Amino acid sequence: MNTELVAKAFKELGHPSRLSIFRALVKAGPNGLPVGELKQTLDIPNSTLSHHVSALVTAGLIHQHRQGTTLYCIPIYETLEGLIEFLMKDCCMAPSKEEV
Amino acid sequence: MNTELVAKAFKELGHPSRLSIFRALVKAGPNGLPVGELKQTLDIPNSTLSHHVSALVTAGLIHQHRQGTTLYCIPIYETLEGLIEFLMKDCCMAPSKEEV
DNA sequence: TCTATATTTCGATAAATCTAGAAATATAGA
DNA sequence: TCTATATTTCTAGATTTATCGAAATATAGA
Repeated sequence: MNTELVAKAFKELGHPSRLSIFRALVKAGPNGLPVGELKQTLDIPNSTLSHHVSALVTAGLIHQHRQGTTLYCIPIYETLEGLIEFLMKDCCMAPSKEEV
Repeated sequence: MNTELVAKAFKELGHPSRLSIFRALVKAGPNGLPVGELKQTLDIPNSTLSHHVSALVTAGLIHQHRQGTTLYCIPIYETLEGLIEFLMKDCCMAPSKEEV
């Protein structure tokens, strides 16, 4: 994950509502949650929530999967791991084996 | 670190220039780097850089320390660790021991 | 004090983001 | 097909952010 991608992901996580959405999905596990359930839980109007969700999709943080009329939002763990890696890189102040 | 603080930090990291600044500082280690060196390295105009740096300060990601005329920017590792923790929490999909 | 270097603040513009009501679309069941 | 539920798209105003030249401020040394 390069700087651009990481910045994009952080940018989208840098909003309380979106961070809460993403967190709820990660916590929910690999099946994610329906948009409607996020709406209930977080009490965000339809259109606003929809925008936030699609921002997370664009950033590669989640994807969606339809099942009948309900649309599940599913966290993408690879991206999450990429972000963690990015933050951990060089953060340990070990004399460093050049670039990790 | 609560959601608000984490979101604020991610928001500020969610810009390529600021992410690069922070990354350079973490990589530089506990002594950080002078603003002027960031300017050289990243090739960002004075005023723009200054705004970005102060955004990072506001988010608690770095602090500054004057030494003569040069101002050192120093990463705050506690915040970085807080972010990593936040991302790792619930991300491992272990059946979970309630809230970590 | 005068000068040089380092950095911030001012000021102003362009662009992007946030928000949410209302209308539109999608899917499934009767 | 008609209806109900789920979700998105449209639209638009308010707010925030990004950018950077120019002027201001801070520190140190001569």
